[in-house]
Amino acid sequence: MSWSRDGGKGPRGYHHGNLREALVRAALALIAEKGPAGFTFAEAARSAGVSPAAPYRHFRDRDELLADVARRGFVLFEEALKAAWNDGKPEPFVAFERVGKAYLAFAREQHAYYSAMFEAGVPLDADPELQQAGDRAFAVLRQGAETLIARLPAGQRPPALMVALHVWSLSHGIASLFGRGDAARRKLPMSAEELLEAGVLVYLQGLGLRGDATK
Amino acid sequence: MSWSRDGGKGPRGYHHGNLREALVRAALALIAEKGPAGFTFAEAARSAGVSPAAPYRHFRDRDELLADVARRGFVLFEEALKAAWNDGKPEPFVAFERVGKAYLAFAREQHAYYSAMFEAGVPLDADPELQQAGDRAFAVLRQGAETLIARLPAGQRPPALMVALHVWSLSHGIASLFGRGDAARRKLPMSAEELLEAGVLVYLQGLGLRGDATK
DNA sequence: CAGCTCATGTGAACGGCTCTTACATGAGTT
DNA sequence: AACTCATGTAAGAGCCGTTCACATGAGCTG
Repeated sequence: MSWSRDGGKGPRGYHHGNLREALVRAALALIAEKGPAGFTFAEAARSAGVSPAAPYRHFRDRDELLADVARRGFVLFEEALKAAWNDGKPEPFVAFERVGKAYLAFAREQHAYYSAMFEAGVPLDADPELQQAGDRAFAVLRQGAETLIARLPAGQRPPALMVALHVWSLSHGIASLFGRGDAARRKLPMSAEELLEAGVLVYLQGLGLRGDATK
Repeated sequence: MSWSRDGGKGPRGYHHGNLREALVRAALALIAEKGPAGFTFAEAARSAGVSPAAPYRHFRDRDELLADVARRGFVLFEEALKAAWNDGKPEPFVAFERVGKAYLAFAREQHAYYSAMFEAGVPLDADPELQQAGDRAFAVLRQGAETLIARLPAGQRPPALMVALHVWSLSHGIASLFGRGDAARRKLPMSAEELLEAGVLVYLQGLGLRGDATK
């Protein structure tokens, strides 16, 4: 990672040089520390070493910074899901389970991003790019669903969109309710990953799909 | 509904008479209007006609009011789910689907409560009563799951807790992602209700359960 | 009914936050 | 070398949460 003149501690001149990026990183750190509600524009400015008014040169307001963090989050999210799916190789069923795990892993390991994306109340339609980034992430899931149901006999294929929505909702629900290991809202007799895997397994079985490569 | 001396517009004396309740109602209205983040203690006080310091006689701070709203929400939620379940009558399968619909209906129709319960970042362990109210609501779902899997042959019964968690997560995920009809985060080709019903159907089928009363 | 007490209200104030406006700086261009 | 304009600062208005000293009056006690 590298940016023009911000990583070091050397005194900066009147101009920061990379304030926009610095603010985003500060926002992530603050969200990770105190949640999306605890994050303040002023503190991000402080932690970047500029006056409280400076951020307004780069973001219309606090919400726009939050929306930008969410947008970046969706881009990373898409990458993570795509990497997990890996074009359905070596085997779609296995790959699909991997996507589920990646969903939960992202929610846990990139919790600041996840927070901005889903818990900060950022309206999805605030920014077309945000909207599109979200759509692209979902598209990965949809692609997976499509590949999976292709195994079913033509007569009994459910709509891929519906299957993707079900899996997404289940993953999202589990991540929201039991996502963080420690700060979880409720204690569980099993890990979130196991819960999701079992749920998807049962669901796919309900569709008539089996995990083994018999079909 | 009735309270001692607050509903009317008659001038009140130095003391409000029912400030605590008035604040809760004001909070609900504000959350419904501007989301849990937009709700302010000061405005709730204003709308109850008292000074900004008055609420502190009834709640330690803003978060405690929010937590109280969430607690009341869980109580209502439990009632709604219980009514929908109706002891599994006339038929557990039908009743269980009714519970799912009730979940979504609550998220939509009581969105201010739902917001406080799940989207406001209120820590569940903030208050033991809040915790317990949440547990009681979940217990309804669990009871439903228990009754349903009792239909299965003894050898292939999954843990009721797991089934309940799956259904809860799916419901919660759908409600979070597509809950509000209008202000939904994403457009759908079907209603949230249909999506949930189909999902639960597929899931139960995966468990080996059929909707008709054959078993 | 007189007097007391204490829960519940008020007013004023502190510090912090968002956001705006007028002004300062200096990097890049001509 | 001069100019321009993106990017910074300072100051301040208005809001919020929260606290503290003080006011009020509802309900008990005698």
